Amino acid sequence: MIDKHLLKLRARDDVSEVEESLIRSFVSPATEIAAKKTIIRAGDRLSRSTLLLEGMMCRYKDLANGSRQITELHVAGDFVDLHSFTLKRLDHNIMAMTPCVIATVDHADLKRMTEEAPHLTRLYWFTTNLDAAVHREWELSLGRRTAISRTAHLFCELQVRLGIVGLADDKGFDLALTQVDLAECLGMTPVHMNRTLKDLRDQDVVEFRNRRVVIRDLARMRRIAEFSTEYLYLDREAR
Amino acid sequence: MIDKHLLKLRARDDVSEVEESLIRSFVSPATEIAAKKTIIRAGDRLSRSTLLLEGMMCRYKDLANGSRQITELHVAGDFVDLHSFTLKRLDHNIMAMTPCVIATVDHADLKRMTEEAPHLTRLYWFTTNLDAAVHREWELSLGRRTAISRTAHLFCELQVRLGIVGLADDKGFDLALTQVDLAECLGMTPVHMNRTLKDLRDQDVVEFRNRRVVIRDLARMRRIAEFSTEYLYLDREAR
DNA sequence: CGTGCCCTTGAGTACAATCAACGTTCGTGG
DNA sequence: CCACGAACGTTGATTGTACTCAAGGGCACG
Repeated sequence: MIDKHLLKLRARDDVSEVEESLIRSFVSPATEIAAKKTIIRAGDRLSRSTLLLEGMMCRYKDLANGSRQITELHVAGDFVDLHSFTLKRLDHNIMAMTPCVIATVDHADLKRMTEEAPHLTRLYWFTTNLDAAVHREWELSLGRRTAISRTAHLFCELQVRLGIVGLADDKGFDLALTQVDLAECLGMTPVHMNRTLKDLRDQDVVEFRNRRVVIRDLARMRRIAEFSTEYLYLDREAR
Repeated sequence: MIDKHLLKLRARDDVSEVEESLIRSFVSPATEIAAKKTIIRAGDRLSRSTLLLEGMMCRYKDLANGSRQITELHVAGDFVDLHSFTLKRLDHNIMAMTPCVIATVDHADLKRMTEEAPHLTRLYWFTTNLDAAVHREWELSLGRRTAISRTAHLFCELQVRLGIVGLADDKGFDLALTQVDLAECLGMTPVHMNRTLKDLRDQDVVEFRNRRVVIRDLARMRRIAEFSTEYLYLDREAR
């Protein structure tokens, strides 16, 4: 059930048997969430965090005029709101983008972890810092990359992150999002998103259709995106 | 010396006498850094973190074409790279924007903290999550706010963050940045930055001149920015 | 088999970038 | 003390990327 979560952690550090059992003892039974459901709203007081087991979720913020910015996409294995453990309430919303399976962990258990399992604490601290690193890369995309580069970059990021949990390879990956969803990640309008995807398709770099990203030329996609995996911290280190 | 840092922490949670002594025992003597100096480069392996005592620093990432995105500004009292404790190396650079005074804390001491001071650990974990919240707000700005709203928003954020450490009030604050620096925060060109500042000045909202932000109409500035302090987590909570 | 959601494309517009020139300020050395 | 240069700021003219408005097509699902 939490195997994808463990794959994500073990891509970055060792997780001992004892730690694995501790994690398992924290995790609630799995429940299902319908697509498009916002499960956490900005400002809600929270007493547990959500582990995404299957599906895709996002963090988003809205402006008064109705425009929306997705600030991060979450894939299976991600702790989507581990940061609520110290923040107590969130500054953003969390929504299921596809049908999802989740489990939860009580903040009381996490507090116990900080008192009794320092290495695991550091590892989970690390994963929230990883989310921040993704935020920074998106800031760079939104502030400085062109529409086509930004789009290629998102596909590069998802290919690596989904790859870690066995859901992507060099040929591509399933991605059950609409062009409107992508536009909300990439800070553009749906119309321009459509034209940018057409551009990438016409250049034989990558094709997004039927809820699947088909990578035609991974090297060129990465070149267009100026993609480097460094911000995803894929080295195994003692954290 | 670390009084501004304590002000920042105590704006969000209690810090006991014992914890304060522990922090003091970690912190190295202060040293000075010249303006424009990049003190940490992406990829460097790090064994200590930097506490900013006076001045302003930034985190930035560059693209191959030379364009730069500043992903966060740091004010006195901020731990500018506490996240390097778990990340081991950074995905971005850190530069002094003004002459600065810093101190450092060894990661070995922070590791001891995670083993012996769980509440302080959670509080510092919180501060890295606070940085991530700022990143998210900037993603929203870069992706969805107009140039004028984005600019007003940055001034609003700095006014609050500097206010916490006693360096800003409702009338304004000192800000020793150039228009190029601001442009690199806000994802625009220096020319457009200049015109946007002129726009805000002509509207009698806020004026940036002589390295000072003079706030003419705080309420209107916040309205233009669609600013809310929620993402800065100003409530005192048991973290 | 219609209705709604998503995708696509065209036409016109606008916000911001680019290119270019000039002004201002300030530090420094002749 | 003034001349000079460098960095920063300002403005105008032009270009271009992306937005807006609009219409129509494809496809899935009830």
